[in-house]
Amino acid sequence: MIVIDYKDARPLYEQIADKFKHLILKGVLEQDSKLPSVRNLAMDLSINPNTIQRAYERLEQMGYIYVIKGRGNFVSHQESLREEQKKELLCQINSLLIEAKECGLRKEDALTYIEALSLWKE
Amino acid sequence: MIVIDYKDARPLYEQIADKFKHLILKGVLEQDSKLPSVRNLAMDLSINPNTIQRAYERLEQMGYIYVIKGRGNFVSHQESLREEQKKELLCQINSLLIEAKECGLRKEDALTYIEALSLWKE
Amino acid sequence: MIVIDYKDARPLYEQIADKFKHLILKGVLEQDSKLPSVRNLAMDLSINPNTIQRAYERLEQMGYIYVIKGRGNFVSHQESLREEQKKELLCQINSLLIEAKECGLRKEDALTYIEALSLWKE
Amino acid sequence: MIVIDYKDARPLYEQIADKFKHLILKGVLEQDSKLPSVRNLAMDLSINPNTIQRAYERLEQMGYIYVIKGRGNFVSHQESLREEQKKELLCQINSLLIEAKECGLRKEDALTYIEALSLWKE
DNA sequence: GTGGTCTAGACCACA
DNA sequence: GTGGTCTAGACCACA
Repeated sequence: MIVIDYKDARPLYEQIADKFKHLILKGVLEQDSKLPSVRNLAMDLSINPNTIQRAYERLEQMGYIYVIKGRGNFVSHQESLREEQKKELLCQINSLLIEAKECGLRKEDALTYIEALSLWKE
Repeated sequence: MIVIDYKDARPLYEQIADKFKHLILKGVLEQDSKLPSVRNLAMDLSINPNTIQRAYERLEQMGYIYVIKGRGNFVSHQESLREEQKKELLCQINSLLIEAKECGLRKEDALTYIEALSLWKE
Repeated sequence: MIVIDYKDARPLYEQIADKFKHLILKGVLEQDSKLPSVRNLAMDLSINPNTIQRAYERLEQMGYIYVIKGRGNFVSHQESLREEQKKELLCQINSLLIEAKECGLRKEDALTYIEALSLWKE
Repeated sequence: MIVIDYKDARPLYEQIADKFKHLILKGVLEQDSKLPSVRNLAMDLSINPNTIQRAYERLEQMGYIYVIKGRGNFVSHQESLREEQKKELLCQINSLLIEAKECGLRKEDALTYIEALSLWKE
C-alpha cells in the first residue's frame, strides 16, 4: 500500500505521512478504518518503528487520524478533512496566481488555461 | 533591497536566491544589471559569504543570472525567464487542481473561485 | 448513558471514570443508586471488562462511589462530593489566574471577563 | 535554568517544553534571545539530545520559538504569545466555571472568591 | 557548531 | 498486541 521512494529528498516520515494523507483523502482508507500498526508497517517497509511513529504523530497533529492507545491508529472523519484540504489547496493556487500575474499572466489566459486542462475530462 | 526573515524555516541561501528571483521577475532588477558582490552583500546582511555564494550558484543554475569571472553576477534575459516561470507556475497549479478535484472540487467551482479572486482587480 | 469518544486522547478508563463523575455531580445518578455491573457495562460498550474495572477503582479512590462486595458499586453522598469538587475547581482557577496574571491580566479585567460570561445566564 | 522533576508523571520533553514556555511568557527569556543548543542542554541535564530536540520541536509547533538551521533556536515575539496564552487561560477558566456551576457555584460567590484571591496583592 | 533525520533497541501504560 | 517515551549513537545539510 505504501512504497518508499529513496530518491525523494523529503524525510521518510514526511513521505509516509503524505502517502497516508492522500489515501485518506481519496477515500481508499475509509473513515474509522485502522491503519497498520507501527510495528507491522515498520517491518513491511524495513524501516525503524520510530520513523513510522513519527509519521503517525504528524498525521494525528494534522487531524487525519486519531489514536486509541493500546488499540491503534484510525482514520478521522473524511468529509471535513476534504473540505479543509480543498480550502488549503485553493489558497495555495491563489498564491501561485499572484506570482504568475507578476510574470504577465492575465485573467482571461488563466481561465482559458484552467478551462482546457485534461484533468476535468476524467 | 534584501531583508532576511529569520522566522522563515527555509535555509538562508534558498531564501536569498528566492528574493532575487522575485526582484528579477518583477523587473526591479533590470536585464544585464549587476547584482551586489558576494562580499558586499554578506557584509550588508551580516551573513557568511559562503551563504551568499551558494544563493548565487542557485540563481545561475536556474538561469536567472549569468556570471562573468572577475566582473560579477548579472541578470539574464527577463522576458524568457518570465515565460518559463509562468509555465512552471501553471504546471504547479495543475497539480494542485488534480488534488483538489480528488477532494471534490468541480470544474465550475474552480473557475468561479478563480474568476472572483481579488488579485485580478489590482 | 455512557458514550465513548474514541477521538479523546485520554485512556478509556479515565474517560469512563470522568463521565460517571459528571453524572454523579449533576445528580443524574442519585445518591446510593447502583452503577451498572462491570460485566454488563463492558458488554454494552464492547470494551474489555478490565477497563471498566479500572474506571470503577478510580472512582472509588476519588470517593465518588463505594463498593459492597458481591452487591455492586454505589454512588456516595453527593452534597459533600459537590463541595469537594467545587473547592478543587476554584483551586485550579486560582492556578490559571496566576499564570494569566504573568501574561498581563489585571484584576479588573478578570472580574469583568467572568462577570460577562454567558454561562451565568442559563 | 531548567530543572527536571523525575517525580513528575509527564514525559521529559513535555516538562522541558513547559518550563521554557513559562520562562518565555514571564519574560525571563527575552524576544529573539537564543535558547541553549540541543547538545549543550542535553549535556547539562544529562539527558539524551533527542529528548531536547523533541521539546524544542514542540515549542516551535506551538509558536514559542523559531529555528534557524545551523544557528539555533530563538524566542518568538513575546507580546503576541502572551495575548494568545491569556485567551487560552481564560477559556480554560470558563470551562472550569461551567463545571463549578454544576456543583452549585453561584455568580456572586465566584466573583467574591476571585476578588479575594491573594495573587492580586503581589 | 547547530539543528534534523534515522536506526537499534529498551521499557512502560493501556486494552 | 498497541502506541508512547527514552537512550545511545550515527550521519547529513547548513552557517
